[in-house]
Amino acid sequence: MLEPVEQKESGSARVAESLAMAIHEHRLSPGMKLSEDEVGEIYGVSRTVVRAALQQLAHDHLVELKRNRGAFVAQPSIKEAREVFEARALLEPRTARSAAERATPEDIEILQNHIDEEHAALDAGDTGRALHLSGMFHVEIARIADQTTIADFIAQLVSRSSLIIALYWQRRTALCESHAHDALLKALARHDGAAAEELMKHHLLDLLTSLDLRDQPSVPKSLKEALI
Amino acid sequence: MLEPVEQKESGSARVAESLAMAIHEHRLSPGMKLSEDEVGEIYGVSRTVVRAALQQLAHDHLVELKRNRGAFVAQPSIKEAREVFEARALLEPRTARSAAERATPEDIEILQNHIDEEHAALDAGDTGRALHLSGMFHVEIARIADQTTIADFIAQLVSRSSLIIALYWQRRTALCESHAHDALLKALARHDGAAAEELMKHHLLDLLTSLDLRDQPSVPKSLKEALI
DNA sequence: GTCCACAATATTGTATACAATTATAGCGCA
DNA sequence: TGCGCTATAATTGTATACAATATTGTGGAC
Repeated sequence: MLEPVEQKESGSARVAESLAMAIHEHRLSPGMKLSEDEVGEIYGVSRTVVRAALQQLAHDHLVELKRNRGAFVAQPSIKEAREVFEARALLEPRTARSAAERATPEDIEILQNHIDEEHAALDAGDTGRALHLSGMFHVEIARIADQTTIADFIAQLVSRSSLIIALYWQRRTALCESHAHDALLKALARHDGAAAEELMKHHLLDLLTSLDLRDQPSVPKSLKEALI
Repeated sequence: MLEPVEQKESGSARVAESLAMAIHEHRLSPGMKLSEDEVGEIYGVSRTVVRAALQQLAHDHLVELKRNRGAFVAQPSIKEAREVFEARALLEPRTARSAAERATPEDIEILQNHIDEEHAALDAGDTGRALHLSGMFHVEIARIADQTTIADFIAQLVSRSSLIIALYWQRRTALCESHAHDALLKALARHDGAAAEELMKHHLLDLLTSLDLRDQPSVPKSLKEALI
């Protein structure tokens, strides 16, 4: 009985994961209300487990809980958007350097797959999924660096970045990301830590400057179809 | 009706805060079981709110939830201990620099009060409270830097550091911290960002090297008296 | 026609009840 | 005596019921 114990994930974890995915892929828009009854009915669980899921998402700043008013998909402010990218700027470049020093051929292959899937999703017109995969690329790098704690932080920041992009992305800059990821992958593959750190730093700056952090946003929409 | 709305904190928030404080002050030891019934009876609330509190603490890595087995005060591994301090090393020095550039006289006064309280707690022999205040000093610096997101991360890392100290602190090094905090405060007061960054960096290194991260620990104990 | 007060409705916050899983103790057997 | 099995007890996972709060709709006064 020495198997890895595989914690069969609880109902709330499943609901939280599904809602998070929907937010990452922009099927749930910032500001949308997540009624406990409604969500519970969709997933066929009671409000108890929905509440647990919503609390978990609230802790990740993906939803905002307003007392006696309910849960809403978070709408990061401009200040919060800047803060998220400041935090990423502190964490990710150095982590990319560590990843470059440790990356195995298997790691490189996994990252290459991520990029390929991302391109495929883009070609299929599924920009939501492409965005999600693009974020996963960053998280995977932290995992390669063997820094679980930092990886958790980056995962949260990437999630929040997804909401920030939903709110502040200016459409004119197209899909410049992919190439940045390609260059990063190459630096990782040749264990060039300095280059990886520098590339990541500029990649994050590019991302930040591609946002329009001047005016204020909004726009909810309907719920059930977004979750199917 | 433009008052700041003061969200009267929910029951679970109160329980979580109290439990977190008990952990910070080392009144709850790593590995101790937190039975839902028992905790609920202590605070006079139902298991529903206890569960919410425990989930929140689990998300901060202060307690570990084992499926169908209950909640336990977390026992960070040696690897996790190193990771926590690596993350702090990435976040805190730069944040201290920002804080030095922004600190107002009021901020300095608040920090000075923290230090004074910390010394008072030490003189009163309340090392648990002293340790908690020592951690709050770090969080306060992030708040001064006006980086809420990073401050949240640092708060979590400081919490986890408290558990790490409970497990791996080697008693022979006494209370070297206080002076480091004094020096930091002086750098902040004269807006010397470079010095603040350097001092924080070395302070964290000192902290890390004062730990014994070689062998493995344990030891639970009773619960109710720890919470009064 | 607009605004305010109050009632009706809906939603969340909490407690309790039941089901599922795990831990424990007792018993039989080698 | 020691090991393993079973039955019991204890604890957590989930669902439901009730209480508290916020939102919405209605009616009336100005």
